[in-house]
Amino acid sequence: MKISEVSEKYNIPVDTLRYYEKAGLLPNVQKNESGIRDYSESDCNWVEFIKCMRSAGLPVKVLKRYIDLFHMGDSTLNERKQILIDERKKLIEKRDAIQSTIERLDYKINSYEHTIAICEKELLKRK
Amino acid sequence: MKISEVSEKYNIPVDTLRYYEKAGLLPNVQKNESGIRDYSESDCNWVEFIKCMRSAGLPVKVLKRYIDLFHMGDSTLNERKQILIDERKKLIEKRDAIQSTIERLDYKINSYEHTIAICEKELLKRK
DNA sequence: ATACAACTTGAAGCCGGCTTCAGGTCAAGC
DNA sequence: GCTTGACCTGAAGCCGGCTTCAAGTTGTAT
Repeated sequence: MKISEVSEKYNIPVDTLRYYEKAGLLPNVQKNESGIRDYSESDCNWVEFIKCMRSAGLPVKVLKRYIDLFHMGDSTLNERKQILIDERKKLIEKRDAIQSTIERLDYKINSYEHTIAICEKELLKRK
Repeated sequence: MKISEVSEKYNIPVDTLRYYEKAGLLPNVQKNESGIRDYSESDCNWVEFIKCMRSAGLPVKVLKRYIDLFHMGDSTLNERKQILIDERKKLIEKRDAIQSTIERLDYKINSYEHTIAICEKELLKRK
Protein backbone atom coordinates (compact mmCIF):
# COMPACT_ATOMS: atom_id res chain seq x y z
CA MET A 1 0.00 0.00 0.00
CA LYS A 2 1.36 3.38 -0.98
CA ILE A 3 1.57 6.25 1.48
CA SER A 4 -1.18 8.19 -0.32
CA GLU A 5 -3.51 5.21 0.02
CA VAL A 6 -2.81 4.86 3.72
CA SER A 7 -3.28 8.60 4.07
CA GLU A 8 -6.67 8.40 2.43
CA LYS A 9 -7.77 5.23 4.22
CA TYR A 10 -7.13 6.63 7.69
CA ASN A 11 -7.51 10.30 6.89
CA ILE A 12 -4.04 11.22 8.06
CA PRO A 13 -1.83 13.60 6.02
CA VAL A 14 1.11 11.91 4.29
CA ASP A 15 3.44 14.33 6.05
CA THR A 16 2.12 13.16 9.37
CA LEU A 17 2.65 9.53 8.39
CA ARG A 18 6.28 10.31 7.50
CA TYR A 19 6.60 12.25 10.74
CA TYR A 20 5.33 9.28 12.75
CA GLU A 21 7.79 7.03 11.00
CA LYS A 22 10.67 9.39 11.72
CA ALA A 23 9.53 9.57 15.32
CA GLY A 24 9.91 5.80 15.52
CA LEU A 25 6.23 4.85 15.63
CA LEU A 26 6.36 2.85 12.38
CA PRO A 27 9.75 1.14 12.38
CA ASN A 28 8.84 -1.58 9.90
CA VAL A 29 7.61 0.21 6.81
CA GLN A 30 9.47 -1.32 3.87
CA LYS A 31 10.72 0.63 0.88
CA ASN A 32 11.24 -0.69 -2.65
CA GLU A 33 14.48 -0.31 -4.65
CA SER A 34 13.68 3.28 -5.47
CA GLY A 35 12.91 4.21 -1.88
CA ILE A 36 9.12 4.27 -2.09
CA ARG A 37 7.21 3.14 0.98
CA ASP A 38 5.03 0.04 0.86
CA TYR A 39 2.80 -0.29 3.93
CA SER A 40 1.99 -3.86 4.98
CA GLU A 41 -1.28 -4.82 6.65
CA SER A 42 0.53 -4.86 9.97
CA ASP A 43 1.86 -1.33 9.33
CA CYS A 44 -1.71 -0.26 8.62
CA ASN A 45 -2.91 -1.75 11.88
CA TRP A 46 -0.25 0.22 13.70
CA VAL A 47 -1.32 3.37 11.87
CA GLU A 48 -4.88 2.81 12.99
CA PHE A 49 -3.74 2.16 16.56
CA ILE A 50 -1.61 5.29 16.58
CA LYS A 51 -4.48 7.33 15.20
CA CYS A 52 -6.78 6.13 17.95
CA MET A 53 -4.25 6.76 20.72
CA ARG A 54 -3.29 10.19 19.38
CA SER A 55 -6.94 11.18 19.10
CA ALA A 56 -7.18 10.69 22.85
CA GLY A 57 -3.99 12.68 23.36
CA LEU A 58 -1.43 9.99 24.22
CA PRO A 59 1.99 11.60 23.64
CA VAL A 60 4.07 10.44 20.69
CA LYS A 61 6.91 9.66 23.12
CA VAL A 62 4.76 7.24 25.08
CA LEU A 63 3.63 5.51 21.90
CA LYS A 64 7.25 5.25 20.78
CA ARG A 65 8.22 3.63 24.06
CA TYR A 66 5.33 1.19 23.80
CA ILE A 67 6.14 0.27 20.21
CA ASP A 68 9.84 -0.14 20.98
CA LEU A 69 8.97 -2.51 23.82
CA PHE A 70 6.59 -4.39 21.57
CA HIS A 71 9.41 -5.14 19.19
CA MET A 72 11.59 -6.43 21.99
CA GLY A 73 9.25 -9.38 22.56
CA ASP A 74 7.63 -11.14 25.48
CA SER A 75 10.10 -10.05 28.12
CA THR A 76 8.50 -6.59 27.95
CA LEU A 77 4.91 -7.73 28.41
CA ASN A 78 4.68 -6.41 31.95
CA GLU A 79 6.18 -3.04 31.16
CA ARG A 80 3.88 -2.64 28.15
CA LYS A 81 0.85 -3.52 30.22
CA GLN A 82 1.92 -0.99 32.84
CA ILE A 83 2.18 1.76 30.23
CA LEU A 84 -1.37 1.04 29.13
CA ILE A 85 -2.59 1.05 32.73
CA ASP A 86 -0.88 4.38 33.42
CA GLU A 87 -2.26 5.98 30.29
CA ARG A 88 -5.70 4.60 30.96
CA LYS A 89 -5.63 6.28 34.35
CA LYS A 90 -4.65 9.62 32.83
CA LEU A 91 -7.41 9.33 30.25
CA ILE A 92 -9.99 8.71 32.96
CA GLU A 93 -8.86 11.85 34.76
CA LYS A 94 -8.98 13.79 31.53
CA ARG A 95 -12.41 12.45 30.64
CA ASP A 96 -13.72 13.38 34.08
CA ALA A 97 -12.28 16.90 33.87
CA ILE A 98 -13.96 17.32 30.51
CA GLN A 99 -17.20 15.89 31.84
CA SER A 100 -17.36 18.36 34.69
CA THR A 101 -16.59 21.21 32.32
CA ILE A 102 -19.42 20.02 30.07
CA GLU A 103 -21.75 20.11 33.06
CA ARG A 104 -20.61 23.60 33.92
CA LEU A 105 -21.22 24.69 30.35
CA ASP A 106 -24.67 23.09 30.44
CA TYR A 107 -25.50 25.15 33.49
CA LYS A 108 -24.18 28.36 31.96
CA ILE A 109 -25.95 27.77 28.64
CA ASN A 110 -29.15 27.32 30.59
CA SER A 111 -28.56 30.53 32.49
CA TYR A 112 -28.01 32.33 29.20
CA GLU A 113 -31.36 31.07 27.99
CA HIS A 114 -33.06 32.57 31.01
CA THR A 115 -31.15 35.82 30.84
CA ILE A 116 -31.83 36.19 27.15
CA ALA A 117 -35.53 35.50 27.69
CA ILE A 118 -35.68 38.23 30.34
CA CYS A 119 -33.82 40.70 28.12
CA GLU A 120 -36.21 40.05 25.27
CA LYS A 121 -39.19 40.65 27.55
CA GLU A 122 -37.68 43.97 28.56
CA LEU A 123 -37.26 44.93 24.93
CA LEU A 124 -40.91 44.08 24.20
CA LYS A 125 -42.12 46.19 27.12
CA ARG A 126 -40.30 49.23 25.78
CA LYS A 127 -41.95 48.97 22.40
CA MET B 1 -5.23 39.58 46.94
CA LYS B 2 -1.64 39.38 45.80
CA ILE B 3 -0.61 37.31 42.80
CA SER B 4 1.22 34.79 44.99
CA GLU B 5 -1.94 34.21 47.02
CA VAL B 6 -4.05 33.68 43.91
CA SER B 7 -1.35 31.37 42.61
CA GLU B 8 -1.47 29.31 45.76
CA LYS B 9 -5.26 29.34 46.07
CA TYR B 10 -5.84 27.97 42.57
CA ASN B 11 -2.56 26.17 42.13
CA ILE B 12 -1.56 28.12 39.04
CA PRO B 13 2.01 29.45 38.60
CA VAL B 14 2.34 33.22 38.93
CA ASP B 15 3.91 33.32 35.49
CA THR B 16 0.84 31.68 34.05
CA LEU B 17 -1.41 34.20 35.77
CA ARG B 18 0.60 37.04 34.23
CA TYR B 19 0.50 35.27 30.90
CA TYR B 20 -3.30 34.99 31.05
CA GLU B 21 -3.53 38.65 31.87
CA LYS B 22 -1.32 39.59 28.95
CA ALA B 23 -3.40 37.34 26.73
CA GLY B 24 -6.43 39.38 27.69
CA LEU B 25 -8.19 36.86 29.91
CA LEU B 26 -8.01 39.04 33.02
CA PRO B 27 -8.53 42.60 31.79
CA ASN B 28 -9.61 44.02 35.13
CA VAL B 29 -6.81 43.24 37.54
CA GLN B 30 -5.99 46.49 39.37
CA LYS B 31 -2.51 47.59 40.33
CA ASN B 32 -1.51 49.85 43.22
CA GLU B 33 0.67 52.98 42.93
CA SER B 34 3.82 50.91 42.68
CA GLY B 35 2.41 48.61 40.03
CA ILE B 36 1.64 45.58 42.16
CA ARG B 37 -1.42 43.54 41.22
CA ASP B 38 -4.39 43.30 43.56
CA TYR B 39 -6.87 40.61 42.51
CA SER B 40 -10.51 41.31 43.40
CA GLU B 41 -13.02 38.59 44.21
CA SER B 42 -14.37 38.92 40.70
CA ASP B 43 -10.86 38.50 39.26
CA CYS B 44 -10.52 35.35 41.34
CA ASN B 45 -13.77 33.98 39.99
CA TRP B 46 -12.51 34.54 36.48
CA VAL B 47 -9.25 32.80 37.36
CA GLU B 48 -11.20 29.81 38.61
CA PHE B 49 -13.37 29.81 35.49
CA ILE B 50 -10.32 30.00 33.23
CA LYS B 51 -8.66 27.19 35.13
CA CYS B 52 -11.68 24.96 34.67
CA MET B 53 -12.03 25.74 30.97
CA ARG B 54 -8.31 25.32 30.31
CA SER B 55 -8.29 22.01 32.14
CA ALA B 56 -10.76 20.76 29.56
CA GLY B 57 -8.62 22.18 26.76
CA LEU B 58 -10.60 25.24 25.64
CA PRO B 59 -8.15 27.41 23.70
CA VAL B 60 -6.96 30.68 25.22
CA LYS B 61 -8.19 32.49 22.11
CA VAL B 62 -11.73 31.25 22.60
CA LEU B 63 -11.69 32.28 26.24
CA LYS B 64 -10.39 35.70 25.25
CA ARG B 65 -13.22 36.14 22.78
CA TYR B 66 -15.76 35.07 25.38
CA ILE B 67 -14.36 37.40 28.01
CA ASP B 68 -14.18 40.32 25.58
CA LEU B 69 -17.84 39.77 24.69
CA PHE B 70 -18.74 39.54 28.36
CA HIS B 71 -17.34 43.00 28.92
CA MET B 72 -19.35 44.40 26.03
CA GLY B 73 -22.60 43.76 27.87
CA ASP B 74 -26.01 42.30 27.13
CA SER B 75 -25.93 42.82 23.39
CA THR B 76 -23.45 39.94 23.17
CA LEU B 77 -25.52 37.43 25.14
CA ASN B 78 -26.42 35.38 22.10
CA GLU B 79 -22.91 35.23 20.74
CA ARG B 80 -21.54 34.24 24.13
CA LYS B 81 -24.14 31.51 24.48
CA GLN B 82 -23.26 30.25 21.02
CA ILE B 83 -19.57 30.03 21.94
CA LEU B 84 -20.44 27.90 24.94
CA ILE B 85 -22.68 25.67 22.82
CA ASP B 86 -19.94 25.19 20.21
CA GLU B 87 -17.30 24.41 22.81
CA ARG B 88 -19.65 22.07 24.62
CA LYS B 89 -20.12 20.13 21.41
CA LYS B 90 -16.36 19.83 20.89
CA LEU B 91 -15.90 18.66 24.46
CA ILE B 92 -18.51 15.95 24.00
CA GLU B 93 -16.67 14.72 20.91
CA LYS B 94 -13.38 14.79 22.78
CA ARG B 95 -14.85 13.00 25.76
CA ASP B 96 -16.29 10.30 23.51
CA ALA B 97 -12.99 9.82 21.68
CA ILE B 98 -11.25 9.43 25.04
CA GLN B 99 -13.94 7.06 26.24
CA SER B 100 -13.54 4.74 23.28
CA THR B 101 -9.76 4.81 23.69
CA ILE B 102 -10.22 3.90 27.36
CA GLU B 103 -12.34 0.94 26.30
CA ARG B 104 -9.72 -0.13 23.81
CA LEU B 105 -7.07 0.09 26.50
CA ASP B 106 -9.27 -1.95 28.84
CA TYR B 107 -9.46 -4.66 26.24
CA LYS B 108 -5.72 -4.61 25.59
CA ILE B 109 -4.85 -4.62 29.28
CA ASN B 110 -7.06 -7.65 29.67
CA SER B 111 -5.36 -9.37 26.78
CA TYR B 112 -2.01 -8.68 28.40
CA GLU B 113 -3.20 -10.33 31.57
CA HIS B 114 -4.05 -13.48 29.66
CA THR B 115 -0.86 -13.45 27.62
CA ILE B 116 1.27 -12.90 30.69
CA ALA B 117 -0.52 -15.75 32.51
CA ILE B 118 0.21 -18.07 29.62
CA CYS B 119 3.86 -17.01 29.46
CA GLU B 120 4.27 -17.63 33.17
CA LYS B 121 2.76 -21.08 32.79
CA GLU B 122 5.27 -21.85 30.07
CA LEU B 123 8.09 -20.72 32.28
CA LEU B 124 6.91 -22.98 35.10
CA LYS B 125 6.72 -25.98 32.79
CA ARG B 126 10.34 -25.56 31.78
CA LYS B 127 11.55 -25.55 35.37
C1' DA C 1 20.10 50.40 57.02
C1' DT C 2 20.65 46.25 54.90
C1' DA C 3 19.54 42.09 53.11
C1' DC C 4 16.44 39.29 50.90
C1' DA C 5 12.22 37.77 49.08
C1' DA C 6 8.44 39.08 46.20
C1' DC C 7 6.98 41.98 42.90
C1' DT C 8 7.39 44.23 38.02
C1' DT C 9 8.39 44.24 32.66
C1' DG C 10 9.40 42.83 27.75
C1' DA C 11 11.59 39.58 25.27
C1' DA C 12 13.33 35.26 24.40
C1' DG C 13 13.19 30.31 24.83
C1' DC C 14 11.13 25.70 25.03
C1' DC C 15 8.19 21.72 23.99
C1' DG C 16 5.02 18.91 21.41
C1' DG C 17 3.13 18.00 17.24
C1' DC C 18 2.84 18.72 13.17
C1' DT C 19 3.51 21.42 8.48
C1' DT C 20 6.03 23.49 4.94
C1' DC C 21 10.00 24.13 2.09
C1' DA C 22 13.76 23.28 -1.12
C1' DG C 23 15.62 20.37 -4.02
C1' DG C 24 15.79 16.05 -5.95
C1' DT C 25 14.13 11.13 -7.98
C1' DC C 26 10.78 8.17 -10.13
C1' DA C 27 6.82 6.39 -12.94
C1' DA C 28 2.88 6.65 -15.93
C1' DG C 29 0.43 8.82 -19.75
C1' DC C 30 0.65 11.37 -24.07
C1' DG D 1 11.24 11.53 -24.93
C1' DC D 2 8.87 14.72 -22.19
C1' DT D 3 5.81 16.39 -18.97
C1' DT D 4 3.39 15.95 -14.78
C1' DG D 5 2.40 14.37 -10.56
C1' DA D 6 3.56 11.34 -6.67
C1' DC D 7 7.20 10.11 -4.18
C1' DC D 8 11.68 10.99 -1.43
C1' DT D 9 14.92 13.68 2.12
C1' DG D 10 16.68 16.87 5.78
C1' DA D 11 15.93 21.07 7.61
C1' DA D 12 13.35 24.87 8.81
C1' DG D 13 9.10 26.98 10.28
C1' DC D 14 4.75 27.47 12.83
C1' DC D 15 1.40 27.41 16.59
C1' DG D 16 -0.31 27.09 21.24
C1' DG D 17 0.75 27.44 25.79
C1' DC D 18 3.43 28.26 28.81
C1' DT D 19 8.29 29.13 31.13
C1' DT D 20 12.46 31.36 31.78
C1' DC D 21 15.52 35.21 31.58
C1' DA D 22 17.47 39.71 32.51
C1' DA D 23 17.17 43.63 34.77
C1' DG D 24 15.02 46.49 37.63
C1' DT D 25 11.73 48.02 41.88
C1' DT D 26 9.33 47.28 46.23
C1' DG D 27 8.21 45.63 50.82
C1' DT D 28 9.36 43.29 55.04
C1' DA D 29 12.08 41.33 58.71
C1' DT D 30 16.10 41.81 61.53
